[in-house]
Amino acid sequence: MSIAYKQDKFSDHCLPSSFYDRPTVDVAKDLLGQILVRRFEDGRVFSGAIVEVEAYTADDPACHAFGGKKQRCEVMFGPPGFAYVYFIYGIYHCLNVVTESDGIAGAVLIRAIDDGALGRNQSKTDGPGKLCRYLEIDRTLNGIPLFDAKQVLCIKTGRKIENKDIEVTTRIGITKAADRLWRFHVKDNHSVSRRTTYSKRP
DNA sequence: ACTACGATCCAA
DNA sequence: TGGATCGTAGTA
Repeated sequence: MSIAYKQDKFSDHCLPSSFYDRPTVDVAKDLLGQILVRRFEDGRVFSGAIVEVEAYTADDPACHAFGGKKQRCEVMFGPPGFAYVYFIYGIYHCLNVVTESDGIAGAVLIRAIDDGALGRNQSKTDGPGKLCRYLEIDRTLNGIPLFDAKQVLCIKTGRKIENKDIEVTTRIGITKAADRLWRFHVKDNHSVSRRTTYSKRP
């Protein structure tokens, strides 16, 4: 399924904070098709539909918040709708959206954005590290609200993706709770990260 | 202070 | 399939 958006094809308002104040897995699925908007210092604007996500919850051993509040993952315990950006492998940053009510940890990892690239392996946003590198997202954006259109990074309402167009798989790159089917991506989209593992599908 | 490891990516 | 690369967290 190809998702091509023009600037005028999606509404100009952000998803409200109440959108994120729900069970993490539900938010993850509903984030597919929504529009991530990045406004750069020089005025350039990038916008693209979210096409791949993963869910992480407080009772999930693979979650940074598992085992209690630490400095790195502090925002995960705060109110929903804020960005959780962390640094990993000495090189990359990853972008999450905080979910669940204030005081309950939870987040959705944004793994891929449709950047409109044509053909395979052309996308610059088909992976959590790649998309943060391309969109210049780092820890200075940790904790900013994503429901506020005035921010340099926010999420606007896009298109609802039907269940039949969503692929469900295990999460990538983790060793704990590796059997949970908490990765969701739009079927047949060229910007979905290519390291898809289907071996553990039921 | 020292050590192990990680929600990745890319070359080979 | 393995190496790069360094912040984070746990242990001493």
